Amino acid sequence: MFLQFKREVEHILKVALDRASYEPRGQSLELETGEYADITSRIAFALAPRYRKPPESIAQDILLHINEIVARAQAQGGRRTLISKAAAAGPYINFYVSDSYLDATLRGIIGGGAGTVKRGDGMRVIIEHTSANPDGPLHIGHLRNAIIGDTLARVLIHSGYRVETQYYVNDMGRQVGIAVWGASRLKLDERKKGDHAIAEIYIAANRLLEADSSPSHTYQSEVDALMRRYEAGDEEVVKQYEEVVQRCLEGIKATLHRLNIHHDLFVFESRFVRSGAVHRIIEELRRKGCIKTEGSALLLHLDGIEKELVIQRSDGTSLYTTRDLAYHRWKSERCDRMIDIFGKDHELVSQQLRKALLLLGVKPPEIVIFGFVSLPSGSISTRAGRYISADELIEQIEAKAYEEVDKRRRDLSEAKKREIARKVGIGALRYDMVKVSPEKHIVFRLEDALDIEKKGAPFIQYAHARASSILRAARERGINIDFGLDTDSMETVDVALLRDESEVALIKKLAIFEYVLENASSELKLHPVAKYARELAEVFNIFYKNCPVLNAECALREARLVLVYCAKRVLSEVLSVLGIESPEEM
RNA sequence: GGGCCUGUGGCUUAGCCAGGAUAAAGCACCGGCCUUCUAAGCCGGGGAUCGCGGGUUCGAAUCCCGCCGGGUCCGCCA
Repeated sequence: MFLQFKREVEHILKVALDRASYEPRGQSLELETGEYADITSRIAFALAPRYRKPPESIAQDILLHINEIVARAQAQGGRRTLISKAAAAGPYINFYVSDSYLDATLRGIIGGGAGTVKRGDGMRVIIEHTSANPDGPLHIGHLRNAIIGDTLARVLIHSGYRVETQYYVNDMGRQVGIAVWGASRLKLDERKKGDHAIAEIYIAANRLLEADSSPSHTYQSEVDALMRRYEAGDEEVVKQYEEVVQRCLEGIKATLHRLNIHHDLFVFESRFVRSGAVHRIIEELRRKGCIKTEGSALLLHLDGIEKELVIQRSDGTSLYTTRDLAYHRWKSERCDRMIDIFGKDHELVSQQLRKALLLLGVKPPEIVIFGFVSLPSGSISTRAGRYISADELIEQIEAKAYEEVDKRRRDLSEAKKREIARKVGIGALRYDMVKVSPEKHIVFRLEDALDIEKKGAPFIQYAHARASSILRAARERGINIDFGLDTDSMETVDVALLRDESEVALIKKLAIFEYVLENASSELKLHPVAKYARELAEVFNIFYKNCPVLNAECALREARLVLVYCAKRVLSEVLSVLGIESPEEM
């Protein structure tokens, strides 16, 4: 309901400015939400220098007209205004919501859901995320990528976009080449989860390569040969590769599945080489005259970037960046918006990618860059075996969550406790990853992650469990609470009874969910969503403390049950946007 | 050396792009609240020269310049 209120404020403000003969240059009405009012406009500040008047007096001028418009709208009754009043506080013009705003918020949630913004309007988006090399298990760095990407996908789906998530599989890189080479001469541990088994071989293979002191670098050339044969499509080698890559990917998929993350499509980069797409890109660039040769290698000069970008090796084989160009062109033909999630180390590469795509006449992707995740002992390295695998982390965090559940709920069955621990543990992990700005560099401390944060996901899930428990108890007493299924039952409920301070605060918080989502989908920022979820839980907990539901007298009890129902619904909706499950009890 | 990111209470952060009402939260710390729907909760308290120095402005955590600290990238790797 907030977006409608905001539109109304914008409209009235524009009319009032016009009548007061002020012209807001540019379109900004300087609206903001804050602690002082439901919406505040700072337009008077912006107008002051131009009209050579103190902002306070400008605010008064505008306010006069606003009051007139609001009063007329209120008198007309019919379609009631969502604004109750406007007031000036010095230079600020404050707008406050009306009772019908509060009531309409609840009816809106019962009728259709709180956060269904139609902004996306069916536009197709492809989000590429995770895309870890299939040479070992995911570690916490990949996790940040995967969780940001998946959450972004959920935000956009909720905002009305048609989203496809893709995992770009780098099956032609040296890393995978080394893993495949390793698999051909070392014994693979069949009992281990696929990704961990491959990592073992990958690490061992790297050791062999490092230790190879033969003057001809025998091992190195074996790997090179393998890579050339793969690029050429040598059947036997392709089979070898497939075995290694698939085994690893199965393990990775299993890990992602535990985090409620899935990809719609896995795209192998090798397809772009074999289909000739990479070749066509190179030819196109050559025709455009942007290519330089150095020996038999091909280099591409990009404006503003000093270094030339190598797009083909001297031996004629392709490089990551070139394959990525082909991949992005392919993607761009299949969607309206392309979003990539990259770590900071890919920043330069992504700029090169962007410029090269523009050269080819392809619309470049929107790129979300996230900062590094390092360990207290230093940076993560799969090759050196210096990483905390995602599996290990999930295992530990679930065990820790189990301890917490067990401490509080001795009464529950073992299976129930396990289930709650899983939801709480995964929730804590996901919340942790999206609650800070992506560009922030984070040092991952396992102890901190295990110290399940009080005001993180479990806090929000707890509020949901409390709401659920009230509704459960109501149902047990034979009270009808299926407001959503049975909208008629709403007719008899007087939601106007909900005017306690903490009730109003809760309703207002419910109303801005759509606004939070809209911002998230346009800015591609997630931490405000995490913050909103926490605040919603907070106002619910205050309501819970101050307003007894089941013991309230009849009509008020009905109204409060509606509010609890709505709160539970939005809590579970925002948690689902964050990819976090909503336990019925905990 | 050059590019990009970052520096806000003891710790972790929000606010910075589009400058404005007493700098906002969480953790930790101190004190209070379970005879009413789960205390993973609620209420209260202390604690910040917003890295440093200049500048622009009626007004700067926010914009500009310089410096300092931390990170990262600059491969015929991905």
